[in-house]
Amino acid sequence: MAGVDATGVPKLRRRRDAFANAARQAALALLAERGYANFSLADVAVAAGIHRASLYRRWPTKSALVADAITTAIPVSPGDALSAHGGRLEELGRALARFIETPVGRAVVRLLLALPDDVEIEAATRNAWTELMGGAPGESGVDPELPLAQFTVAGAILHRVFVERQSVTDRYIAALVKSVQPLDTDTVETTPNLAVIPPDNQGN
Amino acid sequence: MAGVDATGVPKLRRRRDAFANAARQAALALLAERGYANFSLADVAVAAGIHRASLYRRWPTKSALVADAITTAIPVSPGDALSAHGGRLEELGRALARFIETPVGRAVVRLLLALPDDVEIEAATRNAWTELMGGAPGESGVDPELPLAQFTVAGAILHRVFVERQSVTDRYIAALVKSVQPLDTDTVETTPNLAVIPPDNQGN
DNA sequence: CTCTAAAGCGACCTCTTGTCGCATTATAGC
DNA sequence: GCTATAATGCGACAAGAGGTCGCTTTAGAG
Repeated sequence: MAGVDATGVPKLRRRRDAFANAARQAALALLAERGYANFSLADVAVAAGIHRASLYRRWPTKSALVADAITTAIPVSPGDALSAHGGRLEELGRALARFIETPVGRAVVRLLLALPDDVEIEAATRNAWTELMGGAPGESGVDPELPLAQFTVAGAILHRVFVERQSVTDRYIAALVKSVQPLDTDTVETTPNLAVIPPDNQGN
Repeated sequence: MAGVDATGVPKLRRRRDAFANAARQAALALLAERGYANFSLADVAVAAGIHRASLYRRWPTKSALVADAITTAIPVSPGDALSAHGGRLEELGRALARFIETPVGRAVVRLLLALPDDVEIEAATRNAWTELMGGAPGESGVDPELPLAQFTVAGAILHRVFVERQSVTDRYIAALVKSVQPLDTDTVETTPNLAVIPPDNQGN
């Protein structure tokens, strides 16, 4: 059978994948480097050695390409990023700090910050982030059961990096984690299922 | 003296200010509503009843106008927003939650998230945010002395709103604050002047 | 060697940022 | 009231980005 190579994968599909992956990789790199608003599909096309119109033939919009790139990249990387932190906050903190230094991590965080501006990348980015945090991979929304402390640590680190513009050192993480005590197990009685509690005074 | 009204303010300047304020207000409203990337200066011009080119005559770029709008708006609003939280974390949390519901607050947070994408807005937005947090008003960078706990609370709330997409209820704030204990006073010996500490292992 | 899917290619449209020159209006000084 | 002058209104323009279309070329499949 001529159309199938040794691995049993059709050559045609291999070619398609090579094309798509080049685009995804270029998009990811540019995203990490410049941020979503600061690169064009023309840049992606050049970096990937692809004609611009061909990008639009596969992905309907810039957002779609980026979302696809993130979604494709994330399931691959937890190994060298967050993986299993076993509920230990300090592990999570260190893993997060390492992760946002990687190209993919930078890209994800960039998108995370761009969330409210672009509806199309919402789902993909939030899923990726939550998955990294230990949530269920395929779910559409954020798992409301994820512990308060984990999100608090994540929020603090993002704030540290992007607002305070300070580096996330091991010493910082240690202090942060010492400050944020995991109340999840023993305080669950006083504030059970935080996100499911009926809203008390929403509008102020 | 014809060019001066009862208050002693020259009419010319009053006219100039009215023009500029209309633009700033329109920009702020659009920013809060749609986010920085999703409105154009043409929209601002229409909303403010101003010709588009006249905007460019006063502000060199869209970023400049938005930065100016934020800078102008912030010193006015702490009264109804963060004001004095007296170091109490829960007060800060509640004030933050209220603030980001106001138009100006939404605008600031939108810019805050857009920080890494637009260099021109960096200083203005970060100053505004830090000032709201209780930092010194006029300083250029973020005050490295600001307590860890405050930034942690701020980061957690931003994460809650924009990533988790959960509402910041009073109950959430209570749990968050209970979780984040202010170690500033008694732990300062073990991790003194956190941000000034020489970086230990930056690149990993 | 032909058929076909996928990619290359260039033209085109629309919107947005930013600029320019000129006409118009409102204020300032007389 | 009359005239300088500053500020704004106004329309045209260029460049770059997102997105679309029709046609050609190439590379697998049979």
